[in-house]
Amino acid sequence: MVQNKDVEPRPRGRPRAYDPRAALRQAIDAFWKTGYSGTSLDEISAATGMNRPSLYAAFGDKHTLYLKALEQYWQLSLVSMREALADPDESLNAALMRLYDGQLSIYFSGDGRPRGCFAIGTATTEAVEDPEIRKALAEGVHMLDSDLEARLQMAQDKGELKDGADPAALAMLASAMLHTIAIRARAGIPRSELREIARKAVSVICG
Amino acid sequence: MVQNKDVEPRPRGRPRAYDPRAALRQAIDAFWKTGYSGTSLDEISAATGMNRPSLYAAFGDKHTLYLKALEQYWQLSLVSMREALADPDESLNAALMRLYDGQLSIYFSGDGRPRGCFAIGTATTEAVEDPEIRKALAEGVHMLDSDLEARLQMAQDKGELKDGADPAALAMLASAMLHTIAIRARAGIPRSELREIARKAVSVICG
DNA sequence: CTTATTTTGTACCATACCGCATAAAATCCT
DNA sequence: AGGATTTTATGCGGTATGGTACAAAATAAG
Repeated sequence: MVQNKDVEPRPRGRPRAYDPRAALRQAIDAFWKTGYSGTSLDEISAATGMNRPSLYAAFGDKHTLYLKALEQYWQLSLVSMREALADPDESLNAALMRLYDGQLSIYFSGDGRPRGCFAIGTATTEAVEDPEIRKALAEGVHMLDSDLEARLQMAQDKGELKDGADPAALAMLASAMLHTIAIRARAGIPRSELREIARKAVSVICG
Repeated sequence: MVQNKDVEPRPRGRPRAYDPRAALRQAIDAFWKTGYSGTSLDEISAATGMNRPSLYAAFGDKHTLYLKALEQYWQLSLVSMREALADPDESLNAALMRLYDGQLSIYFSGDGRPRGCFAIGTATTEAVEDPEIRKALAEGVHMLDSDLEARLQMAQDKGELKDGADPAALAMLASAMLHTIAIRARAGIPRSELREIARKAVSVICG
C-alpha cells in the first residue's frame, strides 16, 4: 500500500505493516483520554493496531512511548499557536482569538468526549513524581509563555497596548487563560462557553 | 488513646484503630502525588496505616474513596479561599494576594515534591472518561468562579475597579491565574516565581 | 532457490492489582 | 464470665499489566 517516498532504499527485512507516525498519533489519542497511568499497553495496542512487541520495537517501553507522544503533541500544538501569532499586520485581539480558536479545535477534536489539552490533561498528573515528564511539561509551558510575551511586546511596541501596560504580565494572563480552558474542556464545559470566556479575557488583555 | 469526645456513646464492638478523618487526609496525600490511576490501594493502605479491608469498610472501593477525597479537598480549599476573600474592609488587591498565598501554602505543603492543586492535578486526567469525577471537578471550579465574581462585583460596587471594568471577566482571569499556578507548581516552577506572577496578575486585575 | 534480515503474531512469565472471605482480636452488654 | 458485635489482620482468587521469548512470515540480497 505504502509507496516508497523519494529515493528511500527499501529496507532489508519484512516491511512494517503500520506507519509509525500514524501509530504515534493513535497512541496520543489513547493516552489523551485516560492519561499515562490509566492507559494500558493493551489499549494502545488496540488503538494503533500494532501488537505489543512491535510497539516496543518502534517506541521503546511505555514510558518512552509516552514521552515521545508528549513531545509530538507539543510540536503540533506550538506550530498551531505560532501560526496564529505570526501575522504581524493582524491586531493583537484577532491574533489571540485565532490562537484560542485553534487550541479549542484541538481540545474538541476526536470522536469521544472533549479532552482538552493533552499535555495539561495527562502530564500534569505524572509530573510530580516523574522528572522527565515534569521537564517536558515545564518546557512546553515555557515555550508558550515566551511566544506570547514576544507577541505582547510587539503589540506594545506598535502602541496597541495602553500606556504602562506590562507585556510580561499580560502574556502570563493569556497563558493562564489557555490553561484554564484546557482544564474546563476536560471538566465538560461546552465549547461555546469556553470561547466566550476567551473573548472576554482577550478584551481585558487588549485593554 | 482517643478519648470519647463529648457524650458520644462508645460504639458496640472493637474500637477503630485509626481516625477516619486523619486517614482520609492521608489518602488524599497518596492520590495527590501520583493521581487516581497511578496510586494503588496498597500504597493508600501504607499511607493510612489501614489495611485494605478496613479501608474498604470505611470508604468503599477505590473510586468512591477518591470521590470522598476530592470532595474533602474542595471543602478545605474553598474554606481557605473564602476566608481570604471575606474581609469587606480589605482592598481587592490584598484579598486576592491572600487567596493566592493561601493556595500556594497548600500547593507547596507536604513532605515530598510540590504537588499543586489536588483537584486540578489529579481529577483533570480522569474527568474525560469518568462522569462523577468530571462533575466534581466542574462543581469545584464553578464554586471558585462564583466566589471570585461576587468579590469582584463587590469591588466594583465600592468603586475599586476602573470604569467599564467587567467583574465577571476579571473573575475568570483571577480563576485562570490560580489554575495556571496549580499546573506550574506540579511542573516544578519554584514558589517564589509563582508568587511573583500572581502579584503581577493581581496588579493587572486591580487596574 | 537459498540465505540473511527484519517485522509480525502468539504465547508466556512474573508481578501488581482490586476486592473479598475468613478467622482472630477487642470491646460492650447482660 | 459469656455471648454479641464490630474492627483488624492474614491471605486468597481472578484478572490485568508490562515486558519478552520464540517461531512464523515477508522481503531483499546473493
